[in-house]
Amino acid sequence: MKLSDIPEIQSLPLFRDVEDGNLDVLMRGAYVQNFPPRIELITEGEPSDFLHIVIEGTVEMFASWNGRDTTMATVKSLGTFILAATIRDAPYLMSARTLEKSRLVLLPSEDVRSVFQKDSGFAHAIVAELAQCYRSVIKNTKNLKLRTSIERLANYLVRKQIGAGGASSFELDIEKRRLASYLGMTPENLSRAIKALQPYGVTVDGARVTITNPKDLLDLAKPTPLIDDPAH
Amino acid sequence: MKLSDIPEIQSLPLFRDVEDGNLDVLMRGAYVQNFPPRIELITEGEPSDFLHIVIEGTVEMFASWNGRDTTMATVKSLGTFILAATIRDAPYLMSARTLEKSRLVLLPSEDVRSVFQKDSGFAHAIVAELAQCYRSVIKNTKNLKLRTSIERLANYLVRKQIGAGGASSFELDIEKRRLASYLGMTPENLSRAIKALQPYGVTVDGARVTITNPKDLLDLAKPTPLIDDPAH
DNA sequence: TCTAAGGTTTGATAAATATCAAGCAGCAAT
DNA sequence: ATTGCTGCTTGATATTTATCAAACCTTAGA
Repeated sequence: MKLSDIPEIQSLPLFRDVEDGNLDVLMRGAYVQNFPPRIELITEGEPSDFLHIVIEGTVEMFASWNGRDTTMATVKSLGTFILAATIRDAPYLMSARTLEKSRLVLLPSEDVRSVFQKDSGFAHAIVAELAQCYRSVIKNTKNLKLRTSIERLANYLVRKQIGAGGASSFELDIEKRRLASYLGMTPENLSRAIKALQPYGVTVDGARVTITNPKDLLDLAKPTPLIDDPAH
Repeated sequence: MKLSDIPEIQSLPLFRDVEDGNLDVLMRGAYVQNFPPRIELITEGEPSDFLHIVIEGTVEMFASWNGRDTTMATVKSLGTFILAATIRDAPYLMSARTLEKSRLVLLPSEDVRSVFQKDSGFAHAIVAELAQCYRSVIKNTKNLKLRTSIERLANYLVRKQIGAGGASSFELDIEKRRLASYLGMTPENLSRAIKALQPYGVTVDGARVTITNPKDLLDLAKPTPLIDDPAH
């Protein structure tokens, strides 16, 4: 399968301004692959051979140390990962696994670096993307260090509700134990944190979240674009 | 005062490959300024008017939310900050204050962006720098989420000892309360964590750290380049 | 339909971390 | 030397978070 079969790729901000010839270079070396669920795609510490783009499905980024591990992020359709490692030709800092059946595009890191060297449109797009990623991780650090687990959960739900178009009811799109790990708590404590939000008008039944009193929740969550707005 | 008076600037990785003419553009708009201690240089949320470079002194990056605040990083001589905000023309995510008498170079963000647009050497250097910064913050997140406070302290000390050339005794270069905040704990708990490291051969007297049994400390800290090596 | 497996929830308990209050030590200005 | 300021440390206590064990759901497959 060819990259040209996937028009979405070329319309990604990362590739939109790449010259046609250089896009061909990237496309020639690219693989499109389907993976079953729960496959470990990359392992932290390994050399970064490919830039990954998720076409379909869900990929979990996670990291481990001394027998513990933690969910760092989940990447969904048309998200990319391992850009920084690819650019620096450095080892992966995180591992990645599919959570469901997923389709990915793999761009050989060497091709990415060589096009990056000669294509200024690509270089500029990479700068924009990296700056955005950097800011996201900074926001995440602020979230972790400045908020309690209940406040993190409250803000997560507020943000998800915005993502659901403001609907008072929506579905969580990841398992609770992964959400717990992402938010820096145990699954048990996520359960308790959900209970603790009941007085603020939050009900959770399975994966379905219902927010009956957004005002109370907001009052607790105190979201700020400087932590909670991914686009900011 | 002119940028040309500060030859160190031009030899920074960020500016080394900038064309001479473009370097002139950056230099013409640049300010060099001296600040007394405890001056707030920038405030989170404000538009990013300048890229900052520390020539002399120490600057603390910190962030606040809901009456709490936390130290995000300290920047010393020839470090830069606010690159990502400058590039994206987005508001600062962190505030900065001088900790001691400091001298900074301020490059107007507009100049930085305009040279970035036309100078591919500069663009490439920015990509390298941003990728490095991104990876640093990811490592910091892993440190926070995967380790207890004592483990974070142990690894901090191991890393500082390496920075001191492996000497068995060295000085902390930031106040303990800021170190505590940086490591994600209270000053009180830093005191207790230091005590908890005594059985591992660590003694702290004022700012002076002495490591009598590096092997025991390493055994506890279990450092890995994927978290602890800034260059990795 | 039944079963097994894995995720989730609950309760009891333990560990980690924060808070509060007091005392101590270093240091700069007088 | 004395004063006052600030940061550091210590002890007591409270809060937050994690761990462990068990029960409960849900769901995929036999």
